[in-house]
Amino acid sequence: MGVMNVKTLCLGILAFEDMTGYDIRKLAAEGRFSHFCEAGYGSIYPALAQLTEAGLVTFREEVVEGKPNRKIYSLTEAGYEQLMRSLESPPGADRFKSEFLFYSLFADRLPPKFFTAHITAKIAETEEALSRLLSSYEKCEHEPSRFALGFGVEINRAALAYLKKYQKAVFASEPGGDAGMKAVSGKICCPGEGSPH
Amino acid sequence: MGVMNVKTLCLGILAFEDMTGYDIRKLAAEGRFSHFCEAGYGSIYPALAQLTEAGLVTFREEVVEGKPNRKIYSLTEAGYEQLMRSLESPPGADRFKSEFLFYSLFADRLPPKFFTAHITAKIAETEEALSRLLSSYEKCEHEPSRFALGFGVEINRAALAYLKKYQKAVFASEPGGDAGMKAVSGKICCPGEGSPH
DNA sequence: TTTTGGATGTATCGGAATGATATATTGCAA
DNA sequence: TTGCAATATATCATTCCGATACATCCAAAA
Repeated sequence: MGVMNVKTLCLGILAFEDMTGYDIRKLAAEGRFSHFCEAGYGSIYPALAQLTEAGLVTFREEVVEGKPNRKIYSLTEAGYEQLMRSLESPPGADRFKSEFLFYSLFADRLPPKFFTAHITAKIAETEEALSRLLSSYEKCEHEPSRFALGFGVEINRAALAYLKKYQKAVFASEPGGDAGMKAVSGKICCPGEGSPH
Repeated sequence: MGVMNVKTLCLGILAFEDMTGYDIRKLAAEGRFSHFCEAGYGSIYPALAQLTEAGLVTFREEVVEGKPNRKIYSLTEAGYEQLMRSLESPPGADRFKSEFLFYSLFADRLPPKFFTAHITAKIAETEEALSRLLSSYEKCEHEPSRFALGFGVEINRAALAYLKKYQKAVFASEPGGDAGMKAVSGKICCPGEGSPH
């Protein structure tokens, strides 16, 4: 269990379209897949080299004067079969890492303005992510990424609602706006209130 | 930006309570912090050794006959200060990795039953995570982890609702129950429908 | 009754990923 | 005209992950 290493990720992305390593990184780190996976050059280029060696992908070189040659990778028959076999075993558990939530554990030990600032920043960040996801979602009428995008939309909506509810509670408890995290332990109401069912 | 390595994680956990490396791993991988961070023995023990060397933590050894000695770690003054300094710089971005969502991209290229099985499993998994989080949340009336737990509760609630909505859509479109992911591209309704605002 | 498996606890090791950086060119904006 | 972002390849040290080894106790299944 847990076969989603960078190699499988490359196979998966190349199953949709031939592209360069640069493009793969862009999709995985900024594009419409970036909300559930990520990979940098440091893992993608070695992975592509290994996959080429194993005969799971090939590339054609596009000569551009001056620049290094573009290597446009594509899946081989064997690569596609390998991908399909990977997808038969059950997916590993999702993993969520949040430095922000880690920070929240210590919010009452630092000056209040630190965490309120972090909250405000996180709200902005989440709003941005949400609008990017929504615009992708609206464009992908019948594409296979629709399900994953919809998931991302809902998750970010929920996160945004929670953050705003907390922010409102803080500002209500102290009109100056700097009540800080002391409010967290008690003032915020039970989560789920107002949610469907 | 991005200081939440395993060392900082250890400092943070030890700020609440003295404990062994074993206990730290348990908290980070199974306990009430596990929904937003994780670390295994392979990173925790080396981290504790380095932190000890740097004078940021100390340990007292508890001799138990036969077994290897328990090393109970605790934060030093310098360790606490280092932690507080870390918390002043803004937290790095959250990261979510989902093998499951990756699988969803290829659901229409495999026999339908594969992905419907994965959905069912994911629903069970999410329900379990949610009930664990809820029971933790109810116990932590005035603890600093309340905010993070509440966040986890809301996120999992949203995920669960989305998954169930999809599952319902699939079963509705084919009473036999195996319509598969062809339904995903079109049948599922716009996300957010029914959510508050 | 034996033995299997889980919990506690420390620790290491190979392989994989992260994050930053180097190189090289084009083109756009300050 | 200087500087910066985008395109594109690639490497490298540090860190992290996952599995495993070792050792003991206890409870439950065989």
